Parts: sequence; structure tokens; C-alpha cells
Amino acid sequence: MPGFATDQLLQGLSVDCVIFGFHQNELKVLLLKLKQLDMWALPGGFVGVTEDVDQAATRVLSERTGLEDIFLQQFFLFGDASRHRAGHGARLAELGAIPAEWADWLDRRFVTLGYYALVEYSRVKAPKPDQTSESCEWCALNALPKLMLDHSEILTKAHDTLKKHLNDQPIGLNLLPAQFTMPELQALYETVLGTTLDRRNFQRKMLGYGILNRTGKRMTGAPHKAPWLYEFDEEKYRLALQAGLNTGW
Amino acid sequence: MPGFATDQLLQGLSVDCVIFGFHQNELKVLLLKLKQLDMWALPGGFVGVTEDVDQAATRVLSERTGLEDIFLQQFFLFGDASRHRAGHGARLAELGAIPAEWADWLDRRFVTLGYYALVEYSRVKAPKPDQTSESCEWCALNALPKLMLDHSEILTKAHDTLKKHLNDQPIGLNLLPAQFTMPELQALYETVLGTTLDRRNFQRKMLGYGILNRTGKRMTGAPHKAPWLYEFDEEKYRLALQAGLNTGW
DNA sequence: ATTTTATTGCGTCATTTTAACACAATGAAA
DNA sequence: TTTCATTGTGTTAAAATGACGCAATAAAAT
Repeated sequence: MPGFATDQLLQGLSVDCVIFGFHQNELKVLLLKLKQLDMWALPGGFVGVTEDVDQAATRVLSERTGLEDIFLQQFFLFGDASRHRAGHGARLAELGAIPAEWADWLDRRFVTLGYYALVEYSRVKAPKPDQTSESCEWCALNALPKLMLDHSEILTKAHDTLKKHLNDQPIGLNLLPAQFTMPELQALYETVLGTTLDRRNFQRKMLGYGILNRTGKRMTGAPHKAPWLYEFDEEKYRLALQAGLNTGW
Repeated sequence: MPGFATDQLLQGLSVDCVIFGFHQNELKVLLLKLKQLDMWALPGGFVGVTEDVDQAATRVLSERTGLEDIFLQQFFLFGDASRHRAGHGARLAELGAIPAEWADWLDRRFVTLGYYALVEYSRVKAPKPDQTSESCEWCALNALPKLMLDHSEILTKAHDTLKKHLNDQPIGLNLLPAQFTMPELQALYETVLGTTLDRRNFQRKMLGYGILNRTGKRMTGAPHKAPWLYEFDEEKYRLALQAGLNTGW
């Protein structure tokens, strides 16, 4: 092999998923609480040699949430040599966090591919922990617990990527209920961006994209004027995802 | 290991670099002509287990071009299981394109991380082929030869990514000489985008970004009015790279 | 030396987009 | 019936964009 021995080339590949949900005007992320440790982790898994990487990410997502048809997108490969820490596996095994026979494996070098997913909060009924974790919960983005390894960095980069994508891609499908009000959509944007937006300008710009259909219905129940219910025109939504919203040049 | 045997998890990781250069109003890519085969390949290499992936890409770039300080950015991990084709290595070995002892290795599953690089054409004096190739040349993007495996797909995706990045990132540094004229910069944009732009509007918008400094000098030699020479304000250029040019929201 | 030629610098004008804000309508609760 | 917070639909000024006009100019042609 070109300049290397084979055992210097084979390495582990994993995926880590940053699963965003939106609830009570807060952006949340699905995290796993590790056994025995006061530490959390992103849902992830190893990629088998006969498996597409997308397939591995889909599998991880499905295992935690039970959902299949989710917007999922790779955003970065975290591949610094310093990611793996010698002795990490042994330490986890000692603590009983993982089976002893995994220790060697975890000390190997592996790179991880970051995915981000957008899911509708209410569709995730009972997120399931995996073998190494004792629970799986939604955590608010602005009050995150301590995360293992470089998972904080992965999460931050996912959020940054999401914010950037917002500038030329629509979001909301898969993150909001099928029908939603304009204020709800705006709250989502404001939450992701961490800013406030003018209600009227937001509506004009959003409608200008031409990806929304106004259903005849209104949302009642609140002691105010009942807002219209909208839904995404999925065909146009997907076109906008591909072509981008801002022309730029 | 979680659900897999170790030998079902270890795999090869490579980097492939799409190295863009700009010459005579054409966008070009540095390609390798494979030995014995009427086929070309992107410059690439395997990632050692003790190596950062960025470092591997930098190494590949340096080996082909001799350049060290190049803008280099990962853009996608190509990780479909169908990328590797059983028997591919054996076939190459038979043809004498690669040493026989590499055959098994090439039949393994490996994923490849795509990088794109922007280099100043004239700085690459004599691109060097690697062990498997007989030459290394600039090829015009609109007249590409046949490429091995999925390298066409990688190249196309790199170009698409570059076009998208153009909408909220400056380009030109590392791709043009230190000093350049506005028409030259515009030609670069037009070439990358594959469109024509209005000369006057381009200048207004570009200057509006505030990343250019006008040197006192003019470019003489052509039988026309001598255009001003500009250079990038590197500080502001880098800030624009991070913050993005179009605010969006 | 003068004219020609293609190209550059700088500017104009109409249109579109954006930002900031006003006001009436509404639906439940007081 | 009134109150209240919130929504739908505007308006207006400022800024950005798109489509041009025209004089200046550097070398080559006359």
C-alpha cells in the first residue's frame, strides 16, 4: 500500500447525529446519558464495511426515535488524530460504562461523520437509550450538560451549519407539525438564529419564497385573533432545497 | 463491538482533492493520468491512522504541486458501500497499473473525503505524478477526460459546492495573482458560475464587500484603457469568509 | 501626428427589495 | 360589553439591484 502498512491504514468510522427538535419555543437536541458517568453523548454508531454511511446514520436515528422518514444531512467529518484518546476505552470499561471487550476498540483511531437531523418533536414518543446509555432525552440547546469527547464541538458545528443553511434553504418541514401558523414558523427561525425578527417583514419574505400554502383553516384556542394555518408545498419546498433561495450572483 | 465483529468495522479512509486553477479564462482541474489505462483520477491518498484528515489532504496537495499554503476545504464524504468494486484491484494489477500487492487493499471498502482547493495556476510549475500515474496535468473543466470510479461525481460536487459558496463567501485569494484587475476578477466569477455578469454592477457589488484595496498602479500592455490593479485585504477577506457576505436573515 | 478601436471608470435612472412602523380586525377572557 | 394581546394588511423611506450612457485612455492603425 502506498507508503503505509495495512494496519496503519484501517480505521474505525462512526456517525454522530445531532437531532434537532423544536418545542415550547426552544431548540432541543436528543442526547444520551452515559451509564455510570455524569456525561452525555450524541446518538451515534459505527459504520459497517458493507453499509452506506447515510444508511448508518438513518439506522442510528431510527433506533433512537423510531422514525424513518427524517431529514438527515452530513455536515462535517471530524478527523483529527487527537480525537481518540489513548486509555479512554479502558477507563470506560473500568467504570462499567461499556463491556470490557470493547475497550481496545475504543482506543483505536476512528473518525466520525457528523449528521444533523430535523425532527418534529411530538413525533418522538419515547426516545430509546442504547446499550451504553441509561436514558435518551431532549436537552435544551442553551442548557446543555457536559458532553463526552468532542461532542460539544460537533454539536456547535451542527448548529452553525444549520444557521448558515437558513440563508439559502427553507427549514420547517420535519421540524414543525404538518400545519402551523406563521408566528410558529417565525418562532422557529428566531430560535435557530438566536435573534428576533419583524413579524410583518418575516411574513412577506417567507411568502415570497412561494413554498407555503395557506389552508382555509385558522388556529383557534388562544385569546387573540386566530392566525391562519399554513402547510409546506412539498414539491416546491424540495425544489427550493436544491436550487437555493437566495440567488446571490 | 456494538453489533459487529472488528473486521467488519475497520475500513480504509482516503482523501481526494479537486484542485482548481484559473488560466486563460478557463477553470481547470489538476488530474492524474493512470498508467496503462486510458483513464484519469483525482489526486488522492490514504489517511494514516495517526494522521489528521486535513493533514493528509495537505500532504497530497503538496506532493502534487509543491505548494504548502493553499486554501483547502473538505466538502463531502463519499461513503456509499457501492463505491468499491469487487475485483477492481485485481484488474488494475493485471494491467500493471498498480503493484500486485496492492490488489487486495483496493478491493477493501473505503470511503473518501472530498476536498477542494483553490490555487494560483502560475505557482504550479511542474505538477508531479504519483506512483500509479504517468503524468499530472491541468484539464479544462469543460473538456474532462474519462475519470476512474466515482471521481466525476466528486468533481461535479466540488464544482457545485464552489458555486454555492460563491454566494456568501469571497473567492479569488489563492486563485489569482497577488495583484489583479477588476475584469480579471470578474472573469473568474463568470467562469466559475458559467454565466456572464454586468461589468459595472459587478464592480459596485464587489467593492461594496470592502475586501479589496486599490493599489495605485495600473495594468498596462493592452491596447486599451489601463485598468486599476487591486489586491485583497487579507484581514477583511478572512473575516468575510467566516461571517459570510450575504446576511440572509 | 492623428485617428481608430476596444475597453475601462464612473455615473444615471427605474425597479425591486428591505427596514421600520401604523392601524384596524379578531377571539377569548374580564 | 369592554379589555387585551395578537394577527392581517397595509404605507413609506431607504437601500440594493438591474439595465444602461458616456467620456477617458492606451496602444495599434492610419
